[in-house]
Amino acid sequence: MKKATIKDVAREAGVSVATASNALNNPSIVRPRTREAILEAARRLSYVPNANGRRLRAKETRTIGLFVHVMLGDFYGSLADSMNQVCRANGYELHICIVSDMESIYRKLMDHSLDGAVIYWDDVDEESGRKMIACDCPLVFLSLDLHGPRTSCIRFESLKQGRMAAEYLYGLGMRKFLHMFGLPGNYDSEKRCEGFLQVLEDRGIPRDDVTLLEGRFERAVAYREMRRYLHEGRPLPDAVFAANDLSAIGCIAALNEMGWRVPEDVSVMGCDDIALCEYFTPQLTTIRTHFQEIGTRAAREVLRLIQGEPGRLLTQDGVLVVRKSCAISQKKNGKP
Amino acid sequence: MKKATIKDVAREAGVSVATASNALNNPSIVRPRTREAILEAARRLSYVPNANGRRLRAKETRTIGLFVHVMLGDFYGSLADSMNQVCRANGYELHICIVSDMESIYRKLMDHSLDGAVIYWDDVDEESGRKMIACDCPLVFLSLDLHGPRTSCIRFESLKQGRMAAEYLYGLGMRKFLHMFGLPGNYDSEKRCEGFLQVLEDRGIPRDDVTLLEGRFERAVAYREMRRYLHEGRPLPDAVFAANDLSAIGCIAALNEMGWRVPEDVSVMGCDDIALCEYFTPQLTTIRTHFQEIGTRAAREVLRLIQGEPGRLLTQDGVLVVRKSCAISQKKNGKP
DNA sequence: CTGAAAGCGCTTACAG
DNA sequence: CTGAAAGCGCTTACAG
Repeated sequence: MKKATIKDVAREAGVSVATASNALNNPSIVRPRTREAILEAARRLSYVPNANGRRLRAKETRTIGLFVHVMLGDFYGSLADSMNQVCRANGYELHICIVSDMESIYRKLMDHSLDGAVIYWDDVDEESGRKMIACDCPLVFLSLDLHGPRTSCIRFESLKQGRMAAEYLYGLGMRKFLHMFGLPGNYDSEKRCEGFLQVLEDRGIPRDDVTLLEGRFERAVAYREMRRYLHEGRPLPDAVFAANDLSAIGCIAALNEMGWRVPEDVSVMGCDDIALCEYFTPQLTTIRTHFQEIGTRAAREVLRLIQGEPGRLLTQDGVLVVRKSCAISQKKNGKP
Repeated sequence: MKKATIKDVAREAGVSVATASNALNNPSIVRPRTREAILEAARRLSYVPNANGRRLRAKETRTIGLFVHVMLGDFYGSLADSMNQVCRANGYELHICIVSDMESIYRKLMDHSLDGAVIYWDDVDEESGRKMIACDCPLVFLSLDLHGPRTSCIRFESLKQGRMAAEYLYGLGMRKFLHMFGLPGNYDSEKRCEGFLQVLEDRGIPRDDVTLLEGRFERAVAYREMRRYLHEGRPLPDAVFAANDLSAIGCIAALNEMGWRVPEDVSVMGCDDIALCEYFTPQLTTIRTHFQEIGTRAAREVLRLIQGEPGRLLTQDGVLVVRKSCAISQKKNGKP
């Protein structure tokens, strides 16, 4: 069966298309009796407006984009769900785009499909950043340092988070560290690492007593790296700080496999506070980055920019959540 | 700066819009020299076609929709990522829509935004199903029993999976069972439960020796239900079969909290085989449902329907993955 | 091989 | 309050 157009509705109701359109979008300006007749006709014909016609003419899509390179993982799922809630509540649709290159983002930003977008993307080079900002589509970058008149960014306080981790572990008496680094070039990775090292340096820990491995934020990679490290017979650290919870879990799996207990033999700490932390054994000590809130804030921020407000920089604080995966160092307690 | 339209490109290249359009979409029918001039003009003007104009006219969007009610969780993330891969590889975009009611799906199916869609939705009532099928937009339902001329469905073999779980646990010597049920009305929940009970009945297990709790596929709910059950002083089962891995993990958390060891005191088995199973302690015995493949198959199936092929029913097999969370029953070994 | 023209379905001034 | 008309940007027969 052919789908009804507004022309069909107008004919069915015996009015012009202009009036039909007004009855549907601007009900207050059409006489109640006429309006009812039109609405009734629309119902009878199962009329649903053609979104392409509407968008082409109205130059507005009431759609917000979310660009990510992958959807698997608590972080992305939360981000999408929370953004979606804010969008719906404000009469916008969320359009999630999983893309693998910046050119695709750029084209989508240019093709009039979106009124605004949130972009979560590692290492946007300067030229691409400029191009995207020049689209003059309201933009919110996550975890990146780009802003402009119609562009905001929201950053995790990753430097602080790294510092918090180091301070906590040092306070527990730890002196030999391993940091399961995230992804090179990733803003949060670099900052977490930088903050972590800063504090240890201030406390006088020799640089040789801090090992860096690259876990790429992935459980499997962290597991493999940790396993290789232990297999090489390198010294067991007092404490491990992983760039995210998933890689902390990978570390623990490798440690357990080699017969080490967490936290009795080694303390391990994550970052993010995904739901699993509480259910994992041992319950994971971590830094809660409130990543669920990022989606809410990001969506509100795009809406704000669409409203014409200027771009700005926002930050998202973290907080230490102490559970069971770190213990007071035996060494501090007097034992060797 | 104003975005260039095809008119601008045509003027810049000194040709008509028809020729400009052809150079862009149908390069072979325009003379190489002309084509080059047009492409060059498009480049100079940073021309990106207006998707709304194109879709309105061409009556084709090259976009496939995925409808889900939530994105958080390994299942949805995998589904989206794998569908996305297939879509991109075939020149389609994936448009993920997180929606909370079937009316939103229906409207989206009707508004000409999509060439086809995959719908993962619990308990679609008959009327809604009919309405959606009548949109005559190629549709693939996941985990549901709807099909038609342009509608396919892919189902997990959930009945078989429930049977496999029961057979395995019974074979281990288990005689008292607890099933952490999923979601009432959900096809897979009902079938897993049905299959599980079928086998136990065949083996002569009295119905009173099988407890059912409702975990709603959620870790937190399963944890709470299991905890309540144990707190009420009800008897510890020999084995727990949970409707998914997440709720199995919730069960284990509750059991551990009450001092019971898995698998020494109770065996626990999940379903799905999410990545975590391998890293969890104890490593989770489960039924691998190959849920990652569902996305790939679903995307291919929509593409097939768009090509004009008829709708059909597909199924996805499961396979037992034995890890560490189930052990041979002590009772079978002769101890009481 | 190229261009003039029609038209996809809609909204939006504007005239009455 | 209602309708005739223009036009958003594009593609697609069709004529030349």
